[in-house]
Amino acid sequence: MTKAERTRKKIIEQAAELFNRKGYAGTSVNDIMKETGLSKGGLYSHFAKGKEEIAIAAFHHAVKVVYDAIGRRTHVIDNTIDKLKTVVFYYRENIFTPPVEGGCPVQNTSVDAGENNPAMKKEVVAVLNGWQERIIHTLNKGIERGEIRSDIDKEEFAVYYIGAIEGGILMARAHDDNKYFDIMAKHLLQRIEEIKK
Amino acid sequence: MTKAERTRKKIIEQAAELFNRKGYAGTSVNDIMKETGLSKGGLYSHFAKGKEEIAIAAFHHAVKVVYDAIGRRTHVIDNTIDKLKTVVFYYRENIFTPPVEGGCPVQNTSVDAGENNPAMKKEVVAVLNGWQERIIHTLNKGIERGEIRSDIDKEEFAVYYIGAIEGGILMARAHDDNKYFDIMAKHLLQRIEEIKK
Amino acid sequence: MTKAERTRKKIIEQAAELFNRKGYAGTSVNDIMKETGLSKGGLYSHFAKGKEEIAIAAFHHAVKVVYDAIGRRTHVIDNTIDKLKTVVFYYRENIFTPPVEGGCPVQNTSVDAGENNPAMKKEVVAVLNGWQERIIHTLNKGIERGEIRSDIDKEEFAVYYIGAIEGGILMARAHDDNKYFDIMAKHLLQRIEEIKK
Amino acid sequence: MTKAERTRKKIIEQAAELFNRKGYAGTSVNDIMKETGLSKGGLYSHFAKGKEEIAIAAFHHAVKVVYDAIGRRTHVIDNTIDKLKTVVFYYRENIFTPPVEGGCPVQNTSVDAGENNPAMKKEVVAVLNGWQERIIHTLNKGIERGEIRSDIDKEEFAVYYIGAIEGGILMARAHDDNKYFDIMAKHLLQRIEEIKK
DNA sequence: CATGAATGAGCGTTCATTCAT
DNA sequence: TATGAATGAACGCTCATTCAT
Repeated sequence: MTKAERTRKKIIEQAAELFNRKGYAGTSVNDIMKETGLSKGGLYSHFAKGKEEIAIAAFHHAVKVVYDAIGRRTHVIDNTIDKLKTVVFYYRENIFTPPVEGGCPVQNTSVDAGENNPAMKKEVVAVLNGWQERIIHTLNKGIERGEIRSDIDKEEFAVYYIGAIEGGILMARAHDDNKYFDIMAKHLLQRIEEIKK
Repeated sequence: MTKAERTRKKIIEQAAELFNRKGYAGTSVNDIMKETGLSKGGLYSHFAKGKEEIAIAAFHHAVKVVYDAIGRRTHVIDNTIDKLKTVVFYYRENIFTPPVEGGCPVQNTSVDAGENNPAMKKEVVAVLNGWQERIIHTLNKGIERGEIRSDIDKEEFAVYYIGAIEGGILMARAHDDNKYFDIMAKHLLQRIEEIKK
Repeated sequence: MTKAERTRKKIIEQAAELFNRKGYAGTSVNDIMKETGLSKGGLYSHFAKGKEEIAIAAFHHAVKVVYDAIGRRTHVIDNTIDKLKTVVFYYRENIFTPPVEGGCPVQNTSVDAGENNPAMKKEVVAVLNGWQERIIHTLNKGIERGEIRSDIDKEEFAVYYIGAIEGGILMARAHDDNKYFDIMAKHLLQRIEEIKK
Repeated sequence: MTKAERTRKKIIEQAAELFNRKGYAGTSVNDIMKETGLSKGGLYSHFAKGKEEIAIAAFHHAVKVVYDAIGRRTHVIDNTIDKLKTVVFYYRENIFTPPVEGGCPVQNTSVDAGENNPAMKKEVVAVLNGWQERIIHTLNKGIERGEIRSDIDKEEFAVYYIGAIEGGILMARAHDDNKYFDIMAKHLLQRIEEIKK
């Protein structure tokens, strides 16, 4: 990794937390400067298009960090049902200690972008679709392995899976209390049991 | 209603939509000026504490608007189960035509306030608690009326109810597609059936 | 005194302290409103020309308050030398407890008006001239009474008298320490002794 | 001197005159912009803390300018008595042509800061103390050189010296007439004569 | 007389961005 | 690449003043 790449990476990492905590409008280029220790020019020589470019890169980084953190937990799990449950457990344990401070980047960015930042919203949708496909892929593998019933509506399951987790995160973080996530998780775990072969 | 009250109401109504669409940091006092047609000073003569005071009043207004819209749909429903379902139907029908443009004020404000705006977050929690209590109240009435099983965990039901709706809104609005809400709704309606006596 | 006159007087009294403490630019019409409890319209119905008109009236009032306070101390003094000394004593005792909070209105307004507010400066000069004439008048009476030497330069004495006092006030209030005034006073009292017959 | 240092110096120099003429509250950042030709952001990139930081730097500069101007006059004077007199002559000659337009920065800032701006007042007191110490230092050297009586109260002399000058400036500038300073000067010069050995 | 809603210019400050060095 | 001086628009807010009531 060249020095430039390392600097760029550092910017992205630190900006990711800022944007995730404070939102797009609430995070200033100056905040990023202070956090990274770089100068105006330094920042702009890495991200010529400015704040929005950093924000998009930061979002992708944040998503990847979460993805990797979950991956480290699930890749040692063999059974598909357990894999699906483990992700729920992971969220339950990390609602207030997420790998990127500020909560779920998808949720935050989705709400933050709203109708104002279509570019960002596209990225969010892409990530959500990727997550969904990954769940469907997992289900397919589970079906192949005979661990999952083959008659289920996979897309429907995936959407419920994501929606229940995001709803749970929203509730728990709003209340600053994990029990709200637990309730969403309980129903989701039940639903996971239902698709077991 | 005095002229001052009318002006104040107009500010709140129009600010409510702005804040709900663009968030706190993304909405400027200038935006509110343009929307209301008032001057800077005019705004501040009604809200001496400035932007945050407007935002809090606007949030409460937005919540009330949603509350009233739902109330108009549910108050003609007699049966408790139907009442609970009707709210879900209402959301399903109005995901993209909410009474306050921008989506669910609770969701938006909760995510927007995050850890940065504790004053606002308190308001959000209070509204969420109020919603929860209202559901529990409905359940209690349903139990009295013999329409709802008396052995259910009412708080748990209420939290799931809200979480599923909010998760559904999040998903549907992110994807710009109602089918995502429908999936969350399907599970929620099933859960409602389960508590039927 | 009519109600209008009483209100006008109250405005002037309270504004006098504000202007004397915070200066012309540093005192806002809102400050005066808060202090008097009056509304915008109330203020402007008494002082149609606004802030500057209030400031001029307030300055004259402040000067009169000081004049009266000193008068109450000196009118019981018979001997001219004692009269002149008593004023010095009065200042020494009241450097930090002046009848109008903020110090000497002449000094404050003179410096504050500077070259920016010629209208106000004219008022200051008139007051200074009045003070000077009053001292000269006192000296003349003292000469008549055979208490003061008749060969003195009365104007010169008066100017030194005022200058020493103002210089003393400036030093003492800057340092928040009366000893600085005492030193100026010591020289002035010596000078007063010199003109004794 | 780097470009930044040059710009900073220019801001300070031009702001010094503005603050000295119009006071702290009476000088706007916009005034400084116009005077310096810089933009808002430009100003703030040199003085991140804003107006107050500029004002303090400007005050110190103004004091230094006066100090230097006096120094240029006095450093060629050998005899201590003459040195002390020369400063008085300098003031007499420059009451209306001071090195920083607006008069004596110590006097102006002291009155302007009053009780409202304690930070600024501290600076004023420090300068006054410095001036006093410098006079005492001069007296000590004069005593060593056998030009000054060794039994004088040096602090007392210094305070009277400064107080008489400041009182004189106040009077002369209020009246727009040098004769008022002359009278104060006459007494001060007499006092200087008294400490001659 | 008095109210207080309203104006619009101005306040000090921060913004995202540019560019000579 | 990286610096940081500089821009100028925009930020939230306060100002002195006006005027319909």
